[in-house]
Amino acid sequence: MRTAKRRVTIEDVAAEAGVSIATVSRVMHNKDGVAPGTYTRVQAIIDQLGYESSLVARSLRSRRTNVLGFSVNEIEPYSAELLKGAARALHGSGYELIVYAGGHSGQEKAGWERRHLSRLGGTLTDGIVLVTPEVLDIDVDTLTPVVAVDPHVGASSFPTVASDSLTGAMAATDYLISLGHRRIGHLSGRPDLRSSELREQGYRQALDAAGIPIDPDLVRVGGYDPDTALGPAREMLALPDRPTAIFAANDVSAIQTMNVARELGISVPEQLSVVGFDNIPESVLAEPALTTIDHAIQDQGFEAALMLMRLIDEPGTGQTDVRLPTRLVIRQSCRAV
Amino acid sequence: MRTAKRRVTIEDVAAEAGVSIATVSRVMHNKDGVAPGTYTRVQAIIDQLGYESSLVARSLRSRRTNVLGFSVNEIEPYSAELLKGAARALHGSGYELIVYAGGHSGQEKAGWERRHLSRLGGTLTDGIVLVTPEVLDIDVDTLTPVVAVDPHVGASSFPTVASDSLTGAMAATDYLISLGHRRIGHLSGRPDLRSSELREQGYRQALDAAGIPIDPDLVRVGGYDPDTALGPAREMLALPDRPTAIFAANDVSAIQTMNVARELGISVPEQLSVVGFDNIPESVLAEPALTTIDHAIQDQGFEAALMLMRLIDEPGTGQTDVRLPTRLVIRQSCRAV
DNA sequence: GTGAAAGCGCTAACAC
DNA sequence: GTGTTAGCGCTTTCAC
Repeated sequence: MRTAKRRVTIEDVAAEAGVSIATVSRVMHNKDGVAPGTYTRVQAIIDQLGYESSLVARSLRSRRTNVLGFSVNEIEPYSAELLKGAARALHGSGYELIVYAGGHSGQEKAGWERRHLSRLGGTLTDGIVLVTPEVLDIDVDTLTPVVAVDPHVGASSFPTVASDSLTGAMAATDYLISLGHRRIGHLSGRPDLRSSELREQGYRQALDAAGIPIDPDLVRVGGYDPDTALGPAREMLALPDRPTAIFAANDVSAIQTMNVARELGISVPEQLSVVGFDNIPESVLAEPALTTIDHAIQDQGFEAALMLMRLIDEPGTGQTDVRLPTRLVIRQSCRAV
Repeated sequence: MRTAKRRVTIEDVAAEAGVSIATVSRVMHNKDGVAPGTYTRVQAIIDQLGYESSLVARSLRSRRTNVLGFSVNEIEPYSAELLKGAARALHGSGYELIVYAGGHSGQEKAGWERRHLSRLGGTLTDGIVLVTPEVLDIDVDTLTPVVAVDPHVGASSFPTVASDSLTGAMAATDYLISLGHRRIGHLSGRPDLRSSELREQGYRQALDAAGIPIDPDLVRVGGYDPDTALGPAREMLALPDRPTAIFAANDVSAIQTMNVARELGISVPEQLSVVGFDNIPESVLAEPALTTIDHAIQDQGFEAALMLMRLIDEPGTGQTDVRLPTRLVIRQSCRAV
C-alpha cells in the first residue's frame, strides 16, 4: 500500500508482487514465458495498483508506440477539422493520437515544423502528420515517417495530402460563368503560397476557356486573411464598373467580401454572387448566401492519417501525393444581375 | 557531417563540438558556467546540426516540461471546441499543448481517464486537463495537477470547469414561457449525468415559478444522442395535445426534434418553438430556426487551461469549481401559437 | 569552466 | 520461467 505522491512505476508492481521488473514487463505485454501462476498474481497487483506503463519511458526505449503524431502550429478551425477527420481514421485502428501544438509566435514561428519533428520524431510517435502551408526543406531521411497536409509551397520531400485547388477554382469560376456573369472578380490568397497560385490559375483558365477577357482591376491580392482582404474587397466593389460576381480564394476573404457588400448596400446574392474556397463549417454556415467550394478538410485529415499508417507499416511505399476532389456547394442560387 | 538515419542527439552535438554532453545541455538551457568561447562554438554546432532536445528524454529526466496536456476520449466537435479555447489561453504563455486522444471503444472505454492520467501524468506534461462526463473516482494525490472539464457526474476530487446547466435551463424555459407558451416539453439528457439532471431541474423550477403544472407526458429521456432522442421526440410531437414548445437538453436532440417536426409537417418556429442547450457552432448554425442556450464551450477550454496553469505555478491553490454563465441566443423569434 | 556519472521508467538481450 | 543488465537521450549533482 503506497502512500507517496509518486506515480506507480513498474518497480512498485515488481516489489509488491515479489518478482523482477522484467516479469512485470512481460505480463504487461502478454509475452509468453511466464508461469500461469506468476502471470495471474502479477496481473492482480497491476490491477490493484492501477499501474499503467509510462508512455514516455516506454517510447524512449522501444521504437514502436502505436501513437500517431499530429503536429500543428496552432489549433484553429482548420486544424481542428483535420483532427476530427484523423480521429475518424484512427477509430479501431489500435493507434492513439497525440497532437502537438507548439505555441509559436513571432520570431520563434519560423521553422517550427523542424522543431516539432525533432522533438517528437523517433520517439513518442510512430509517425507524424505535419500540418503546414510553408516550405518544407527538411531532411526527410533522418526522421520518422511524415505526411504533410496542405503544403502550399513548392514540392516537398514528404508524401502530401491537399485539395485540388486548380480544379476547384475552375469549378467555382465555371459556375459563376454559367449563371451568366461576365465581370467576375478574384480575391486571391497569399502570393507566396502554392494554393493561392493554383486557385488564381484555375480562375484564369476558366475565364480563358469561356472567352472572357481578364480585367486586371478585378484580380486583387486578398492574402487569405480577414484584415488583408478587407481593403482589396472594398476597392473592387467600389469600382465604377464593379464585378457582378466574386470568387474568393478562401472562406474568410469570401465572408469579408460579403461584409463589404453589406456595408455598401449591395445585396448578396441578388446584386453580387460570391463563391469562396475552403469550408470551415462554422464560418461558412453562418452565411447561407455564400456558395462554397467544399474543401473536404476532414477528409484531408482522414486521408493523411491513413497514409501515415500505411507508411509506418510498409516503409517502402514511395512518395505519394493525394489531391482530394472538391465539391461545389450552392445554398442560395445567385443568378447574374 | 552525419549521414546515418538517426535523429541528431545531444551526443552528436557534443562530439562535433569537442565538448561533453553536459556542456551542450548547459548551452541549450542558457545556464551560466560556460566560457563565452565554448558557448558560441557549441551554439554554432547546434544550429548547424539543427539539434532540438527530445521532449521525451527530457521529460523523463526533469519534472518541468512546459507542456500542458489535454486528455480526451476522442476528438469530436465538443472536444475540438474546447481545444480551440485552450489554444487561445496558451497563446504567449510559454506553454505548449499536447492532446492525447486514446482510441477507446467498447470494453476498453471504461476507465480511460485513469489510463491517460497514468500514461502521461508526471512526465511529458506539467498538468492535465481531463475532458470527461463520467465519474472521477481517481486518487488525485498521486498524480499531476488536473483540471476536469464537463464532469457531469458527482463531485470530483479535481477542480472543475463546466457551464451553469441549472441557470441556463431556467433561462431557456423562462424564455419560452415569456413567449406565451404553456405546453412546454422537455427532451432530457442521460439520467446518469449530472448535467442532465440539472437541466431538467432548471426546466421544472422555471415552470413551477410560473405556476405552470408539469405534464409528465411532456418530459422524456432523449439521452443526449440523435439516435436515442428520435423516438421520444416523435412520441411527444405525436401527442394529441402536443407541446407548442420544446426545450432539448442538448443541441443534437434539439436538431433531432426539428427533424421530427419537419417530418410531421409542423413548422418551426411558427407552430413549434425549439430551444436547445449546448452550442457546437457547426451543428447549430445549420438550423437558424433553433434558439440555443450558448454554452461557451471554447470558454470552458480557455478557463480550464488557465486554471491548470495557475495550479501548476501555485500548487497550494485549493479546490476551485467554475461554472461558466450561459447565454440565450435567439435568431428567429418564435411567438407562441 | 568542464566532464564523469548517476539515474528518470522502461524494454529486450542475455544469463541462469 | 525468471532475473540481471545494458541502455534509450537527457538533466543534474559532484568532482576536478
